[in-house]
Amino acid sequence: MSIKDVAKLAGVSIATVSRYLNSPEAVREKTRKKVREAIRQTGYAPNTLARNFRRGKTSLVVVVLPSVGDPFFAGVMRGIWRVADEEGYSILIRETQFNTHAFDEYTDIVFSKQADGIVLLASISPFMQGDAEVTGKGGRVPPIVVGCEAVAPQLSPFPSVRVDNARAAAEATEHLIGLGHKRIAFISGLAASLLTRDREQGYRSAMAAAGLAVSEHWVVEGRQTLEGARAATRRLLALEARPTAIFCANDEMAMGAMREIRRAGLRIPQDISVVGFDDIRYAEILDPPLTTVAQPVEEIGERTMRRLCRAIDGGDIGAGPEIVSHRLVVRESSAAPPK
Amino acid sequence: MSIKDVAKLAGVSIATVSRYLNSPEAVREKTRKKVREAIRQTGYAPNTLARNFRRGKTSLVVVVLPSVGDPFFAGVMRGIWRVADEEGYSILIRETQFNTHAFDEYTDIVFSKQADGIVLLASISPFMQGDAEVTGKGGRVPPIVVGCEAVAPQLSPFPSVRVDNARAAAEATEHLIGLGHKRIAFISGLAASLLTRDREQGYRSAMAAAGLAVSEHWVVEGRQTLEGARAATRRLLALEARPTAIFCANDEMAMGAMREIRRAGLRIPQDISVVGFDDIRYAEILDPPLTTVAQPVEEIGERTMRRLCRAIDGGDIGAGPEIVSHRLVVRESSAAPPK
DNA sequence: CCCATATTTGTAAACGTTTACATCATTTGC
DNA sequence: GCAAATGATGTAAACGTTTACAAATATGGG
Repeated sequence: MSIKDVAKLAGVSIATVSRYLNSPEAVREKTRKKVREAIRQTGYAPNTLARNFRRGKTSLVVVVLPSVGDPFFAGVMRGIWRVADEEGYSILIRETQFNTHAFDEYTDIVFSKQADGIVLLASISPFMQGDAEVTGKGGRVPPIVVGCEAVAPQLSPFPSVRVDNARAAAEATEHLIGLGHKRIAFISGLAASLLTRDREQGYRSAMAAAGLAVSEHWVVEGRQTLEGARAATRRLLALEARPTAIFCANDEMAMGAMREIRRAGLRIPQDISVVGFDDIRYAEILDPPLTTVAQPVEEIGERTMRRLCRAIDGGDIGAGPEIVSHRLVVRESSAAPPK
Repeated sequence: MSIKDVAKLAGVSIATVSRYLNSPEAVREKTRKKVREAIRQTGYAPNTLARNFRRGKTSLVVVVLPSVGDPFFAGVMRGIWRVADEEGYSILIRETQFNTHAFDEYTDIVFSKQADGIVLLASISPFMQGDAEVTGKGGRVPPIVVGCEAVAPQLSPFPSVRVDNARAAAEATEHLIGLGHKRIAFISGLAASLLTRDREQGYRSAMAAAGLAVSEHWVVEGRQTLEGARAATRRLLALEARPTAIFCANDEMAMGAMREIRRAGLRIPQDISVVGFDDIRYAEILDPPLTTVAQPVEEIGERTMRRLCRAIDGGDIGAGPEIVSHRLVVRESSAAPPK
């Protein structure tokens, strides 16, 4: 059941069979027919393991993300897959469960030839431990491209693809300010996530630009999860001067916030406005439909993966972030504050 | 940067280095120290590609599922991952996008050594094309275990892990009947999916057992998607004798149904009750929280993967389905019908 | 019909491991 | 202290491909 058996049956050398498989135009039609028939008879399928070994390529790419359950990542994955299929890669998924991992844990995947490259849809901040130098063994950085997430300033040359999170968060905040809100709360994700910090910073700068003070009680950590956001919202609703709007660092958390607001007997948006971030596919079917910032998820996935492929092939992929455009999608969860 | 370099530097043979890595107890501590040091100095990492090739094992398992975006599968994946980590497997994900694939497309993955086995979270029905015989090349069936989905009766010996879909659907329907509903609609998934047919059959048998006729207008195809269910619901709401309850073949579709019911200005559950299936993590935070059938998703994932691992190791995994228990979770989306 | 050239095929080495077997070193029992 | 037994290490083959190079065969021009 190996190439040898096919060769024997076809009466040719194994080199010819190999050529038949990899560059058929290099073998005569008469021979091709013999080989084709021999393959049919033996039911031969090339041993991918041996092939990859010989080629020194796994044809595997690892995608590291915090949580597969998150519908946001499903969109990014779709983009990654499209390119992966084109380029002949299979995708290996590793969930971080929001844990941080050491730099080596990722780079070793490449150095030990478990995969050819890595798409990191998770925070790169743990990488900064120790000095800011990010190098793999032997001083070379393996092919890694960061998608969606922000990258620590010290590592700014690190290739990434994302929206301008600070700008987008500022626009979302400005939208609420424009509606007349003054007491706007922010539910952040994980403090460790740079992306979250960028969004928080956008929120703060928009508030400052409008001359609005931000009470420290208004900024609460939603831990990037629906449950975390529920707890955060309960705290916000218990405040003496209750916020009239809540801006959540992502839609998943916005769903949690909406649930708690409802549970408290308040109406959205009449009593409280809610704005999310990501525009996951559930945003539109929430009740009321959620105002949020849309990211071109598939495009991010595609660009990230494409850049990674070029890096794997040894091409020049440039340095630093590639910024794609976001879009504020105004739906019915945001309106003017109550009088 | 290969085992050879380490051996040279440590002044031992490559066999010793290999032994150091795979069965350290077989090498003397003095030698171990030399090797350890050499590995440290060279920054050597074993070449997984070569190792897998030599061992004839990919240590990869492919999980085939209709759609990663579906939160239901996220739970199953978690269970699969837990076992995969234990057993040293990495997971490759293939999305079918609800398309059916030929039997060979799956078996070839194993025969061509791209992976050691397959977890099929998708319908196995396309396999039935031609005769009912399911055999791979050379007459042997590669390690495949079906999770969640039903398996065609002709293929009943095929190993699978799932709940009793018909029974569970019947119980959900009985719950609605018990509340006093008589006009109960059913939004099915994809007609091609056997799982969907089982659930439909459960619904029909419960209706029949209660002496309730099922109008053919009440059974509509939701195409397994949120959008499909919205269209289906619109059709149901336009009916002259509008149903007082809708049972959806999964929660994702229930979300779509709820959205459309709301949009039509009707209240849940006062005007219409809704029941779903799966108990995805959003079920509880919907407004109102969704009555649904809970599946032990992680357990399904674990059991499926465990059975697959045994199959890969050549062990006996028995035949046919392994049934795990479901549970009707009554929340607020179901109540007595309007007078 | 022969030589030069182009095309097709074959030979054999290489990729980096693991492992059976042989060899060498060490311990144990007497 | 020696033989036997045990333990540690080395040698070399094997896994199934791909591919550089050599060899053989076909093609074309004169």
